[in-house]
Amino acid sequence: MHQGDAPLVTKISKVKPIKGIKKKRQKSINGVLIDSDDGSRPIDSSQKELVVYNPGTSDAGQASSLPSSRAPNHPSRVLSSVGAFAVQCAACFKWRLVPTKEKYEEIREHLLQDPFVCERAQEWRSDVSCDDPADISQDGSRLWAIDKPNIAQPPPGWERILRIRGEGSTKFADVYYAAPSGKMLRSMVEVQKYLLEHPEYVDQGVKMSQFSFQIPRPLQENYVRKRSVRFSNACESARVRSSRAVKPADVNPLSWLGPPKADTDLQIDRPDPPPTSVCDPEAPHPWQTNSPAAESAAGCLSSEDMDNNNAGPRRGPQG
DNA sequence: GCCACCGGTGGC
DNA sequence: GCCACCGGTGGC
Repeated sequence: MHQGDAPLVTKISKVKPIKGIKKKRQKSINGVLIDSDDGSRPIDSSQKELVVYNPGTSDAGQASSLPSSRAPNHPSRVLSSVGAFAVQCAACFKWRLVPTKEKYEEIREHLLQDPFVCERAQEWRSDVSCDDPADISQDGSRLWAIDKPNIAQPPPGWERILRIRGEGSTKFADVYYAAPSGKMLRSMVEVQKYLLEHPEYVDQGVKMSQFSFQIPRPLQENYVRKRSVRFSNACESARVRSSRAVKPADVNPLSWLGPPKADTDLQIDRPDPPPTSVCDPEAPHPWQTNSPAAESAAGCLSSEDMDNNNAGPRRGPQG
């Protein structure tokens, strides 16, 4: 691919059931981090990636600022699905753990225009460089997922929450935005409605373009169940062909990230135009193409425990 | 009753 | 086939 392009990777840890937590929910947090090779090579020829980070895991550093409004009396009812955040150096392809979700989001926001290199990790780790060993490798002990680059950071006081679903679900993950009030929003439509009902946020500068419900793709093949085909036994074969997990060769640069469809009708704001100039316009697009690419991603599961993340926001989507 | 999670589906 | 959206529901 092209230097300067970079997919993100989300690494999710498997979560062990925790007493007192709803069984049903634990299931979907079973992250499992997987990956495709030893991590010494880029997922794609010149990609750096981001992995996700769990504040509870020691190797990933400290969780930082989560709105306190969100930690409240909800003792670990909600677990974070993300195990750690990491980004792959565009120069040496080594993985660097990113200490906080906020830093991760900051890097991700401009990843295409501003590719990550090890030196940047000096922001949180002195003297680190490409000469140092990777912080983490794709050793099969975790579930890895390719995140999308150039997703705007959430507005101040808001939180973007990624929840990984259990293996075999019809969908890999869900994104929610938690408003400062704790209200959970699960689509652009809901965000728009909320902003219309709370113009104060618009006054504060909150824009629709600061929201993205794009979810990462799992590196593990078949993590996501194919939509069943009714009235036909094509179902099984469809399954075998697999859900489209991201594979190494699939991780092509994202040349642009279009606005969510729902945004088109929104009045409040329009996303900025995609940064098309950054990448080779002819480059395939991992998140949006169906390029058949390599089928080789290995899928090792692990059962790495993790702590609760910040107890997520409490309310969500109204049904 | 609440709400986190899951599945279905329509539009593309 | 993918994905945004949202309704249903089971565990609490």
